[in-house]
Amino acid sequence: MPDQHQIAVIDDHTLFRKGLISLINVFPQYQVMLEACNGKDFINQLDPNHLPEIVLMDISMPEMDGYATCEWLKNNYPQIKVLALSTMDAETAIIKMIRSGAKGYIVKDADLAELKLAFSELLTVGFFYNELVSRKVIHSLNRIVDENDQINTIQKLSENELTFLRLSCSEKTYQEIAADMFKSEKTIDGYRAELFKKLNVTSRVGMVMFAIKNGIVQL
Amino acid sequence: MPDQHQIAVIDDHTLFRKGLISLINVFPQYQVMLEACNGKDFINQLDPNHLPEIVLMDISMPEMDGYATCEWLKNNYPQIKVLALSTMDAETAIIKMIRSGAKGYIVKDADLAELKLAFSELLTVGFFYNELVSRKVIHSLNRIVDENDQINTIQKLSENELTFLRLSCSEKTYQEIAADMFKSEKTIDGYRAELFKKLNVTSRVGMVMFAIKNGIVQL
DNA sequence: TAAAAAAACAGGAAAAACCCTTTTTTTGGT
DNA sequence: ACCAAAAAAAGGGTTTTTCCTGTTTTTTTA
Repeated sequence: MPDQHQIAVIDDHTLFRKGLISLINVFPQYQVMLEACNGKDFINQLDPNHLPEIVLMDISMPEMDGYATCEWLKNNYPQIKVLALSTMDAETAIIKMIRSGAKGYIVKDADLAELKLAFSELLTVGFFYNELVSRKVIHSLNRIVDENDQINTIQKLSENELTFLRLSCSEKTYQEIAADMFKSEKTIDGYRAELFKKLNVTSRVGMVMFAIKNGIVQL
Repeated sequence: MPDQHQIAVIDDHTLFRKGLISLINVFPQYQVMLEACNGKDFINQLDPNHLPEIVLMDISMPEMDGYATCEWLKNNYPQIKVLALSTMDAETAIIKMIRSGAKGYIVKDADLAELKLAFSELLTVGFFYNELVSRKVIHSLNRIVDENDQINTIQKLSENELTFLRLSCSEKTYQEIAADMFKSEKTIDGYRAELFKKLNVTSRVGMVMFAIKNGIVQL
């Protein structure tokens, strides 16, 4: 096979990764030449003399996640096209991944035809955004102008706010959290107010759900 | 191929399902003879004259989930062996699935060898519990004796309690939830008190975390 | 069909969470 | 040392949550 396109697959779920590889290798025009279980593993294996054209990448992974890996690729090998792969169709995840430089996004319950289409679009057009993604992107762009959106905000939390946020994901009262952090209850109340603004929530439950959704705490 | 073992695969994520099937079909002794995207779809397709020996089944699915499908199989075709497949290694999920009649449990980041081992153990020994699962099972058995454990409790929730629990995973106040459910605020408070007891929590945050942890709501 | 059990509802009260404004303390930069 | 900005603390108020102890209504069951 002379001009087979080279693909890399990064996903921490072994069974899913192996299955995906087996599916892709059925296409005569594509070949999986590298597989990794997370970003770090991928970078270690990457050979500058033998780069993949497309990287099919899961978002949530241990060690080095999809966002970080995508950023790294953008800075080091911008010619490599990242196709993000996720179970979630959460708007924040999609937007954040695209911000990190992904050229396309498909969900895990897409079908084979869509995967194939995504590959060929990536190689010809340079990107692949299906309807779902386009809709989310447009929706998010509308918000970006007025309110500062979640995707950026999450990194601007101070150390104390982060600690408070983590401690809030429990049955402790704010009074108890204040004691734990050796801070006045009023200071804690200040952290709360600040986080409500930054995370765009209006209750402790909302705050906790944000923390879980964004992996700030794990269950 | 005379004595190939027949497998059914149930998973709502098309890419994962197709990949899995492609992997299994590589084994000469196994053959995927049925695929479905949820329990209902599976039951509709099931031909009593041509049953699979093993059903590889995801837990979280729309329409009819793994637990329900497993129960149905236990009642209707107990000879079919269910191998549960999940991303989560949450104790509650494993225990609940086994209670529903699953003969084995593997996580999605298992490797191919483990999948193959699981199949052959299912066919020869009749069940497959790896170390992870055994540990969880033993751990849970220890708890069952003294405290009434989560796994049982979760099934005893009434329809109203479940609806209330789901609605509580939001920024709504109990007052708003009461309006949504066309119930008095006091009734809602009754649900809350009952759930606090059943789930062994002492705050709304604890309740919400329980719901998320046990897949009662998804983020 | 009467008794028992479960579900719905209620009043009241204390604790916790939420919200707004203002003051004090700390910190970083010139 | 001084200023400006950020962090911490506080005061004082409203709303929501939590926790009692009940009554009424509906459903189940003996």
